[in-house]
Amino acid sequence: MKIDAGSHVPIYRQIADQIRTAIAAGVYRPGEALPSLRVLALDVKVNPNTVQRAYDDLLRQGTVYSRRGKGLFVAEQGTVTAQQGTEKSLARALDEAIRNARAAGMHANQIRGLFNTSIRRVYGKGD
Amino acid sequence: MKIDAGSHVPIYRQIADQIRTAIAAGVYRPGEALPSLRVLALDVKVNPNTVQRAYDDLLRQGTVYSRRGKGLFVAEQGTVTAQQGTEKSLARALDEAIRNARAAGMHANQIRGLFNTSIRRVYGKGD
DNA sequence: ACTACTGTACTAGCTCACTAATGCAGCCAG
DNA sequence: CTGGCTGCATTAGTGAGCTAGTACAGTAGT
Repeated sequence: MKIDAGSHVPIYRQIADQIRTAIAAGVYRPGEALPSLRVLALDVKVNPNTVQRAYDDLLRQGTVYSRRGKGLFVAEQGTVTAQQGTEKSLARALDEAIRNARAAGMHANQIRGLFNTSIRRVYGKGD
Repeated sequence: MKIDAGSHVPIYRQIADQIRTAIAAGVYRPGEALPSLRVLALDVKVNPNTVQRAYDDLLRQGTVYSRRGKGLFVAEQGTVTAQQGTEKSLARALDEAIRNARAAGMHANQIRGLFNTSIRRVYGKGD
């Protein structure tokens, strides 16, 4: 697990995102145990509560479930809900960006143009 | 000037955005005076410093210039830089959203699909 | 000069998100 | 039944961002 301490995005969110991505990618399979709060906290050099908070998102979304005294486990449909989670997060970000742009008087085609520029900048020419 | 006090976006940013939009739209022309700090502060029912902070963005970007004792005025190329400002802001938001999505393992085409959905949701079918 | 406006600078308080500290409660192997 | 692991809850501290209060400095009409 790799955490950027100097980032503006909070630690708990960085953890949550990486775990969610790992589940979506099948690194952790349904039924499989996730690293415990304290173990992961030790790894990331952070308080267990911070890790707990990271898992909270995944718990609410039903991607993982918890058993007191045993640990945290990937839910039956965890792989799917994890993927949906990332999509939902992206949709939110896009919606807000577009709404702001509209409020600032931009037209849809201008936004489309900037979007294409951005996605090429991030992904390169290919893909 | 319309301010949403219950919004999560800070007042100074709401003010700055609306002024920038107005300049970009030509409501305030180059050379023209903008509402003074105290007048605008009284209008929005907020401290003059908050308005000052809103103007700071536009000052740094060169969209407006200030003359102590006289007021604030739209710069010669204010209309252009105001438009560039909104575009830059959108580009930033899109870049971040796309970078996050990529980090979460999404492919470019998935992102394109969600973008199209979003822009239709915001602008409706037309435009 | 006086008055009434303008922008500017410094300080202070306030709120909220984030993180940590600490203790409680359940499971299980020895 | 004890030690060592698990998740959970409560409380506190810390820091950054936002807003307000107040005083200073320049312009201009009277």
